Amino acid sequence: MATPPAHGASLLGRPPVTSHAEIERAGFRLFAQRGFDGTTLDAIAAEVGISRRTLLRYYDSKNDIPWGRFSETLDGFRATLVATPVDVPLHEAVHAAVLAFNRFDLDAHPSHRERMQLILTTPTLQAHSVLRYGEWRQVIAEYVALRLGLRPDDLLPRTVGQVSLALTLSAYTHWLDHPELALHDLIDTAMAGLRSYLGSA
Amino acid sequence: MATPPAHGASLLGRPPVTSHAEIERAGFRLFAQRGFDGTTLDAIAAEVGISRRTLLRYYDSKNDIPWGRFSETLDGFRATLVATPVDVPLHEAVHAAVLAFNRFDLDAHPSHRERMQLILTTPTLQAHSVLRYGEWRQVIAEYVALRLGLRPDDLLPRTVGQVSLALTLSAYTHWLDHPELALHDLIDTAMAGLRSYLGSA
DNA sequence: AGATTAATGGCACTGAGGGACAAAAAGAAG
DNA sequence: CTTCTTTTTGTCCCTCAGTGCCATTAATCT
Repeated sequence: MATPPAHGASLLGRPPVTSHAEIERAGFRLFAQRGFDGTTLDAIAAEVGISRRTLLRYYDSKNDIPWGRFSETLDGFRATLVATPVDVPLHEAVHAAVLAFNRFDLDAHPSHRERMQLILTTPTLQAHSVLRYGEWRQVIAEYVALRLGLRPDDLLPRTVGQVSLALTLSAYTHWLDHPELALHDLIDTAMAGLRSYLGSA
Repeated sequence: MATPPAHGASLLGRPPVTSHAEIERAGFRLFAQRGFDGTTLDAIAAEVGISRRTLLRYYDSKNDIPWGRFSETLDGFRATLVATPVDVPLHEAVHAAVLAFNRFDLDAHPSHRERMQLILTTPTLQAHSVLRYGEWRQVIAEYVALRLGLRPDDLLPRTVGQVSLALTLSAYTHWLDHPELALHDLIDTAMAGLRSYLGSA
């Protein structure tokens, strides 16, 4: 198996010599110095003190390093949604969950800004991020489908997923340009802007 | 310069031995047979009858081949927008231009479905496409900024660009799953769905 | 001590992409 | 008709990402 460290699961076999967190720290250190594209896998491996082959068992690709353990944080996102009382209107439930998700990320990682800065300004990473965004959109689409009695691949659930991501991304982009503003306020503002844009009939 | 064929511009120097269109046809022929990831640049070059190095002078990367001359079609998109009378409400102007842009694409290339199928279902291409979508969003953001007296990198113009793309992409995805439906109807339906989603307060 | 399990690291390979430079193929100038 | 200029092409060579294979290492379990 290509399965890397089981992460504390099994106590059997040779113990891992490093961790995702350590690799991430080393990566960001180098990215800050030489930029993302200017940093080779060999350089990161050397910084951590492991071989390139091992590095690629912790992360499937160089592009995955800045994203960290994103897939795992989606579990919390899902939990927030399903825990929402059903009498909360759908669009409010989704909006609140989106806010909560990003507030959590912010609190959990003080370096979240650097991470998003790197992801949103490096073309290579912008491109690769679509795959991650896809998982995020899927969570929303599944919840919308559940609430409306539709399937996740129907038009409306997918549209809500896409639009929620659109709002979040424009808020993030603006947030990077304006460090003094609060991300959750910007998500609200983006939503309000969309409403007024659509409502100006 | 890495500038490939000037495409009929100058009659000086050695004439190009091939064209973007020819490469594109050869590419799609092979992609259909072996899939996108299963097709090497060497194979495409051989199919066209040129060297790999020359192929990479026509297209910056393998990922760019399915997109064809997309950047050029954006000029028409821009033209449609600026030609819109200013008394047309902004959201209608943008919506109409989005419809016109996609209707044009459809008419111009009967193989547009195959192209979009490839782009939207191949992970490698999904990722790379973000860069193209970025140019498209920028066109909308610039127009919205123009109409509202804002800058293209302000929050609302960017949000409208992001959301317009979101609607178009969910319509496209649904269109691929349901060949019997018309793309422009789906864009309308996605928009209507968003309005009802947001309006269910 | 020996067997089992799981991680590591070395090696070799494919494939994308780019830099440098000479050769080819056209028109223009003498 | 030859020479110069311009532009494209092809060859060679290099770097880097990513994968498969396999021996090695370091732990636990019996």
